Amino acid sequence: MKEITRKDEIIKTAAKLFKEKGYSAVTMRDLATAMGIKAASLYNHISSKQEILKEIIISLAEAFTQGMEQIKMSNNTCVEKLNKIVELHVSITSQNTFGMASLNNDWMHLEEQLDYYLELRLNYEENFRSILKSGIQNGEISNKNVEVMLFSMLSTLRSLYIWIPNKDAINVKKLSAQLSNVLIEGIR
Amino acid sequence: MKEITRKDEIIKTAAKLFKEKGYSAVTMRDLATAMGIKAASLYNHISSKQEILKEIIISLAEAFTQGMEQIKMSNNTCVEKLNKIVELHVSITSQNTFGMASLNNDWMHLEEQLDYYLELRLNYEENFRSILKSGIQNGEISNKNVEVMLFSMLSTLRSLYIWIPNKDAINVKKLSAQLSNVLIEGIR
DNA sequence: AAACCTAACTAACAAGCGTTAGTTGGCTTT
DNA sequence: AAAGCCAACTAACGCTTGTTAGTTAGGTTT
Repeated sequence: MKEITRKDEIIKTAAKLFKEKGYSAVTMRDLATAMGIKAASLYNHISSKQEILKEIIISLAEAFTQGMEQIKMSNNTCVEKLNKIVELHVSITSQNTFGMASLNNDWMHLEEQLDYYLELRLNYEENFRSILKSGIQNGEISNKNVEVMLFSMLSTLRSLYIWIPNKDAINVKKLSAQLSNVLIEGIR
Repeated sequence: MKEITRKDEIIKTAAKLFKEKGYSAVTMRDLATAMGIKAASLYNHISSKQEILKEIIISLAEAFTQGMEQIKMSNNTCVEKLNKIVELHVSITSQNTFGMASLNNDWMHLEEQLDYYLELRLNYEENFRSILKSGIQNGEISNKNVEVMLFSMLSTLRSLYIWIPNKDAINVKKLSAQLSNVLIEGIR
């Protein structure tokens, strides 16, 4: 169950290239060269370029959905839930910075799975928004514009893939704590 | 000096398409169709696809550089300077959300001008970092990890192009104030 | 030894790419 | 009326794209 297949290697290499140039600018010949084989040989392992993108994005989107579901169901305070969300992003992103680039930049090139992806994303954002609203209602969070808060936090968390690889030897817990602190308490 | 040329219209239309699909996925035939003409006709106004990207990105990058230079030279407090930076981003982005998408997502497809762009960006970030550091030194800003603060603010400001078009009739001053408040004071 | 599977290969395809050359009709300036 | 310019056109170019068909060498299973 744990073995790495040739298909996995192709997907991983593809994610790396997609991060650098984007899905559309990476050709199957680019990918083959990076793998040290010919383009036609890729098709022994994958059915199409599109399938690669789907594998990268959907598995990540489902991981976020699952993580959010657990946070939602826990009986933590709202601020603690926000901390957990930050940790979820740092954790997933640090394990797959390449894939996260595709998730953020190439989702619109999904074909069959585009609607499914958008559904997952909308659901995720709605859960995020609910936590913020609850926090305002019970006084944990200050009464500011919810959309501004949601946008600000999500923007930062979604950009982690750009920033994390530059950090050497990431400590997920420590980075999450620093990030939560800045996002929640501000910088003043 | 104020007249809109055919070239300007092409660049504007291109920016719109680039935002939706990215530079690489937009063909000259796509662009021509959107303009209601044939692909070859585009070349009466522009010299290459690459030139379009350059025009979009470099003009925006230079606007940010110029704005930052003015903020840097002013004698405001550091927090006031941060407010001005937020306002700079909101202002430029609200005037050209399409172009900002290219700036953020397609800069790596610049050819001749790539190094120049990277230089401008590095310089911008360095000025931003300096303001934060000064603020910490004189006690205006809390003594947290500078890179985390810089990353968080920049991520949010760079994502504005995704978010602003969804808002109806943007009030730059008001939105900037709300955003600054969340970014600087936090959400607690 | 025979059969099978894996993972590579060569060769080729039709479609689409950015771009160039040369032309044309209409408007503006001489 | 002549000349020049603008902004479109048709036709075509050489190249690249994702993908398919058919083949082959080596390792494993029967």
